[in-house]
Amino acid sequence: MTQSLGLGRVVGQIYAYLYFSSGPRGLADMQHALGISKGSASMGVRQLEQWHAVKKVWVRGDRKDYYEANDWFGQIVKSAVADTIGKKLGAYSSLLDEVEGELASLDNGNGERDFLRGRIQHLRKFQKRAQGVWSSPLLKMLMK
Amino acid sequence: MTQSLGLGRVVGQIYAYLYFSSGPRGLADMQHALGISKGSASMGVRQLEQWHAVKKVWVRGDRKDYYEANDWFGQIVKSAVADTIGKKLGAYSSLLDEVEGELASLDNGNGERDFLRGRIQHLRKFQKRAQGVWSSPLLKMLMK
DNA sequence: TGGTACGTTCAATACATACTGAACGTACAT
DNA sequence: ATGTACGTTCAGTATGTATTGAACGTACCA
Repeated sequence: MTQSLGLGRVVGQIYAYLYFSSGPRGLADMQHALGISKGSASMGVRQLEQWHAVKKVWVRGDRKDYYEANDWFGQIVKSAVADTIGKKLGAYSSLLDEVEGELASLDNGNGERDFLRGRIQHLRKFQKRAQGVWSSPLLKMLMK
Repeated sequence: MTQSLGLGRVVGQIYAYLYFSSGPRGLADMQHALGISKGSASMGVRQLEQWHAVKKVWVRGDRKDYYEANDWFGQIVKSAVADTIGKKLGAYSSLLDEVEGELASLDNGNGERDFLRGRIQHLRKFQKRAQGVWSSPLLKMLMK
């Protein structure tokens, strides 16, 4: 599932492994159970931590890092979406500014500039709306 | 933007080209203006049509296909998201059924099966909610 | 100090996906 | 029929991205 959504295979494998485990598991466990490299386990688990999909837990008497799956999916989707999509929306906004700036120096006298400026304003109107919907109400619906 | 969202570069180029054009354009125009192949223009424009992002228009006295950008972004996003994400959610649902079916034949007597079944039910609860939110209210917010 | 047992990094590589363009199908004109 | 001007298809290839694993950093222990 994560693969087809463009989030990478390993991340999904690790989450599934932890989700269907009855207790904490370490990096070496993941490596062995899933046949992935040490590096993948390390990076994948960090990605998942950033999305609040897994949490690190301490097991006394052992200095390895152990992880457990967080099963509050709404929270996970929110973090992951905010990270993958939301971040980009911000970048697109400044791109619009940049383009409109360059547009100022174009004036070939036949009204093309006004046409282009109108198009950009139309774009910006939607961009604003999208970012607004994004920030809170849309995602709260999934969270419950 | 489409590139970084995993929708391919060409699709975004074509849409932008049409969006900032003052009239209909043909496949050859796109090819020339964007430096893309004939095949890419053909496939890209079909993708965009499927998402209601562009529409074919008739130019009398010319039997080439001409296209114009549709600028109702809400509509476009809705179609594109439904196609790329929504379709997959359905597939994931039947995967859950499949896994639960295989689970029935596992019983090692130590209660593991019950644990796994619980996890799957938890998953399914979210899956149902997600598909519900998907189908209408979420997307209507963006449409206006 | 030196040794051990970890986690992390990142250049090299494998992999999946998007793009190309030659070959093809089709509709129209002559 | 034959030629022309299109649009479409898909195997081959280019491109971008995920994964690997050896080298490295760090904390702890004896």
